[in-house]
Amino acid sequence: MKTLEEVAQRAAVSLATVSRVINNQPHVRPAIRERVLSAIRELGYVPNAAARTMVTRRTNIVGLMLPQVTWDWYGGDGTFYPMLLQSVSNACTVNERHLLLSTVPPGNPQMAREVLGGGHIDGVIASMFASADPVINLIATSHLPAVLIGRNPYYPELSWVDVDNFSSAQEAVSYLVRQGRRRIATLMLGTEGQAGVQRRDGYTRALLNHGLALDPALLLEPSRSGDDGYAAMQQLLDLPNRPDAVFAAADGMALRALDAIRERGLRVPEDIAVIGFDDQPSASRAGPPLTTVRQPIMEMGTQATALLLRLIDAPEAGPLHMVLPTQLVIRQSA
Amino acid sequence: MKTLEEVAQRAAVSLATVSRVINNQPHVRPAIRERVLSAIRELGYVPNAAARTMVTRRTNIVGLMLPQVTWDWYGGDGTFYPMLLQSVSNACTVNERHLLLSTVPPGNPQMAREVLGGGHIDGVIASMFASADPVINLIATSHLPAVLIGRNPYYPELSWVDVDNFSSAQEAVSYLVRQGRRRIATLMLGTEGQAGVQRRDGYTRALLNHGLALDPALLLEPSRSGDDGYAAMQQLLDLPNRPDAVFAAADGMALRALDAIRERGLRVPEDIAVIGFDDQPSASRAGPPLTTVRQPIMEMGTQATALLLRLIDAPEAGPLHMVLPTQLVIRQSA
DNA sequence: TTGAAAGCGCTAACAA
DNA sequence: TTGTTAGCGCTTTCAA
Repeated sequence: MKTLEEVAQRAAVSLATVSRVINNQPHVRPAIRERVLSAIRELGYVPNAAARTMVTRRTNIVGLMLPQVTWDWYGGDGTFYPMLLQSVSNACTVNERHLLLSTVPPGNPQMAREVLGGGHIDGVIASMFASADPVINLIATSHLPAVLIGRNPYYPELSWVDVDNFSSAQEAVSYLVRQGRRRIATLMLGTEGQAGVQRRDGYTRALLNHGLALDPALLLEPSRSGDDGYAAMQQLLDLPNRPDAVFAAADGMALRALDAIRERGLRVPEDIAVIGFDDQPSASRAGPPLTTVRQPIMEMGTQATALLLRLIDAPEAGPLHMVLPTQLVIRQSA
Repeated sequence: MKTLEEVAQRAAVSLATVSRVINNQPHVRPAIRERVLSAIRELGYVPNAAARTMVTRRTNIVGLMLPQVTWDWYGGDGTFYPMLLQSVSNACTVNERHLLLSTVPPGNPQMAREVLGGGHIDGVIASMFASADPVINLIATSHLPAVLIGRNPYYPELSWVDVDNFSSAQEAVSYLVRQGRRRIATLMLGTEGQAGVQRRDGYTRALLNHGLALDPALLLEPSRSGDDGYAAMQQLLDLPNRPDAVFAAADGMALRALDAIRERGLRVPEDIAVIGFDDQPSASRAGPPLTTVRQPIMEMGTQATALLLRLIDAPEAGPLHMVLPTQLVIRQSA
């Protein structure tokens, strides 16, 4: 690997001058600047990141912590993390930052601890299922600039980007009511995270608003992976008084519900209307195409990165919060 | 941030001793080791990565370069990169390495150049569409330990992990012939990469083996993104002498082909048999469930990481090559 | 406008 | 077994 010194020698100047040229600092005569630039080009010199970091305390690396990349997300596409990752990666490239990705295995935050404490990164973006995930605590105590995807009730000092899950769910369920539905079930997310809590509460609030009865038999919480949504829908269909609509808090569950309904020979939306959440790619190709709440996933990643870069430059400006709009995409399932 | 020196002070020993403890070196009295360990724990000390890297010339970071994470891969799931990423990430965690992810925008390899030249990483895994992608050249000239996903005809000095695309395609098409198909079309991948070339050649070889005619009208190359596979299938159906089987080199294309066939009121597999490639999650949920060639994507990521770690420890051991087995998964579309 | 030199936190060679 | 010390490659005063 080439060093500053070799460049300096070749250009017949001092280390300091080469450093100035590299960092686009003033006070270098144009002729000399040119000479240095040529030397750099000829040598194929690239500054050593570690050495730079030692003195500047900057890495130009953004950390991203996820439970995983791929996921059998409620039996659906599981495109949430890939899209988030893609958008954060894009934003990093645009802003000339590198991206250090940590998928944190449950119960083993050792690598995460090292990333957070070892000066690897200038700041971190994290998206975890549970509000109480130990990784969030590590982040909070690291005092690194940080932005969460999804608000967190336990760490008000942390910045976040989120959608309004409460209102979005409320809007979706209200839409069902306006379509004449009176017995509306919900397939819930786990409530370890705020998304699950707020979508459930939005559902409840919509029923309350319209004076509809709250039937606990109509609230089901399928497990996150696998085709549990299918079994849950069957359970709903087996009810003596089956629902005429379902609000599924994830597209995967909605798709599995569609399967279960179709198998019973029931029609969607005539017999049962179905609404999903996320608008994953497969939603529009479902039979029938799924009405769903679209989350601006890519935008969340982009904005999270933007907030983080602001925090890195001005930590005292935090905590920063941003709520991005969702959109009810009406197709044919409701 | 805490430093070695603070730990040394607190434990009342020298820097060297603390360093020895951290790096699990011998020649430290157990009692002293304990004292140092306590100091580390009490201080919450984590070694500074940049400082370590400066002297050891090791980063413990693996680079991964991809065109992107999400992709509308021939109108399909596009789970290839997310799965690859997941498996590499897992393997890194298991081997106590961090992962630096670079999605390289077409025509802008600047960040990649910096990663490769700046001492950011100990080695790199890359998966590009085109064998002649400039990034591959950057990698080859960086002299960093590197492993490609997919063999490369231009850089024999590079290590790779791959499947046998030629034989896999040949096997799939031979299966169609054994099922009595005589007029077999193929929806090809782009041929800028070896996967596309070899799947096409395997298709051709199977026809040759069975003495079947090669009809250029039966070779179509849909574009990588979007629903082009749908239009391609329509084109095949419009042929005066339409095919009785289709070998699609990507599941996405196969799925779109299924759509086009269904719309014409034709039956699969009775009228036209369809085979895909990849076995993406949606393949098994298609109507009818797709017969396809399963690629061990996660295994490729795992093995690529393993090879890379070997190369990092012993660069002269390379180039290393590994061919992983595929499997023809027979479902109902053929 | 340029250069000399200190020092970032750590490891490793060498001395004790 | 433990400690002292010389750098690793760079940026950043400070002096010239």
